[in-house]
Amino acid sequence: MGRGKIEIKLIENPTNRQVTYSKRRNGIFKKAHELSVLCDAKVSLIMFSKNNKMHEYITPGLTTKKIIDQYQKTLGDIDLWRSHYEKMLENLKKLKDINHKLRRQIRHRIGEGGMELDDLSFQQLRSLEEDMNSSIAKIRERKFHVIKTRTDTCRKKVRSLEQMNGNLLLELEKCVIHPQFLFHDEGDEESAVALANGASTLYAFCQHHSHLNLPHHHGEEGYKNDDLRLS
Amino acid sequence: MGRGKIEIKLIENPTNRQVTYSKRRNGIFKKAHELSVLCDAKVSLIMFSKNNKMHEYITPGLTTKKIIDQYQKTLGDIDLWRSHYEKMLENLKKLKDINHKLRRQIRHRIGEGGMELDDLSFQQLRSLEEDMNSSIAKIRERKFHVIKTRTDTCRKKVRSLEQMNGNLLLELEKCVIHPQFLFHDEGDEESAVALANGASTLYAFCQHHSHLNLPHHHGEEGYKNDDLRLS
DNA sequence: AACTATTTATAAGA
DNA sequence: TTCTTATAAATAGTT
Repeated sequence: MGRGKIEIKLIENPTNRQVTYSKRRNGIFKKAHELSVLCDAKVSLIMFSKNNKMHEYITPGLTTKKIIDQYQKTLGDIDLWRSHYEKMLENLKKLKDINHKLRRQIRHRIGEGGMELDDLSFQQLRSLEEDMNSSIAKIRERKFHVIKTRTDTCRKKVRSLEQMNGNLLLELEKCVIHPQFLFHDEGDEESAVALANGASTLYAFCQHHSHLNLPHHHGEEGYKNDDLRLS
Repeated sequence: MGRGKIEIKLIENPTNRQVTYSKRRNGIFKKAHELSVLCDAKVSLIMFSKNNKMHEYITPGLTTKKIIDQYQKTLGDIDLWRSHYEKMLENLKKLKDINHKLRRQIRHRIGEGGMELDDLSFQQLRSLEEDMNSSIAKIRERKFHVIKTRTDTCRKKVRSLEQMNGNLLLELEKCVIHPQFLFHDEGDEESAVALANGASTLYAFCQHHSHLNLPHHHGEEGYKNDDLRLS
């Protein structure tokens, strides 16, 4: 603003510089005062010219000391908060580091990513192998335990069902010997067919309902999937 | 500067106030920076908004602490100078006080200004009178000393002149007895008259010249005037 | 946050 | 330093 536009860089001519300093100093003091009044702000403006002459503006009713005190207090709080923030950052960094190491370990154990094992020494690899073996042993132990539990449970169920089955067959035999207890109304062909098929139909019924209460058996490959989920 | 002119007084509307604070804060920071660069000035600008949010600008390459230190140092110097100035003011005040008392004392002693003596107690007045009497005694003593000195000096002069006078008369008598020594050229009538008047003319001559070397005597009233000038 | 009609600041000149 | 004035910059009100 002025007769010409000026670049914002040091004014080399000392006279011009002094003149500009005076004018702009007044301008900035005016602005500072306006801000104080318009916005009820506390403003402290201290400046030293190139020849170390001091000038200051301070919001009326305040002292520069008060502002400086408040400044230092605020700065102290900022420092406190910053140190807290920095501790958090540090923790975050540690966690990321651990995370990275864990991922690396997992990759080693999986052996994935091609050359992932190349940066391990022989000793490390031996140790890793040992760990892996011990882990596998534990996994196997667990696997067998689970299988054993399952088969035992299954065997118990089978036994109880066979018992039920036997009882039902006995009941059925009673019915065949005394059919009058079975049919209430005459001319029912379906009922006749059921009677002809005998016990086999009743067995199929029992099997159908056992699906709702007992685990399935899918053979060996089924257990392999379960093992992976456990490891 | 804006769509309308605004009065420089607190903006009551909090939203407007906040907006204006932001805008003008940026403006003033920009100005502060331009001043820093254009004039190689050191600028520290600290402000707190109404809700105590702090913002600061500091000339690049400096810290607010440095500015504050320099500020306090400068202020210290100002304080030193001010204490010196205040001591001078104090001395000036003391001198004025003394001056006033002296003038008052003088007025008392002179008794001028009508009611000037009214604010003195009887004791003070008695004391003043005593002082005045003692002062007058000293003055008189001095006066008599001076008079004595003068009259002594005068008496000596008179004696020496009478001596001279006697000698001259003797010389004159010699001339009257042998007039051929007195006249070098003939036909001088004035010289003849002088000769007729004799010693009285010669005495008058002596009296005339004594005015140049000796103090005058004007009688008693002349001494009175001299006394006033001495007191 | 962006726009713009105005006001304000100020660079250059006297 | 101060005043003037043409022009640049800031910003109040508005969207």
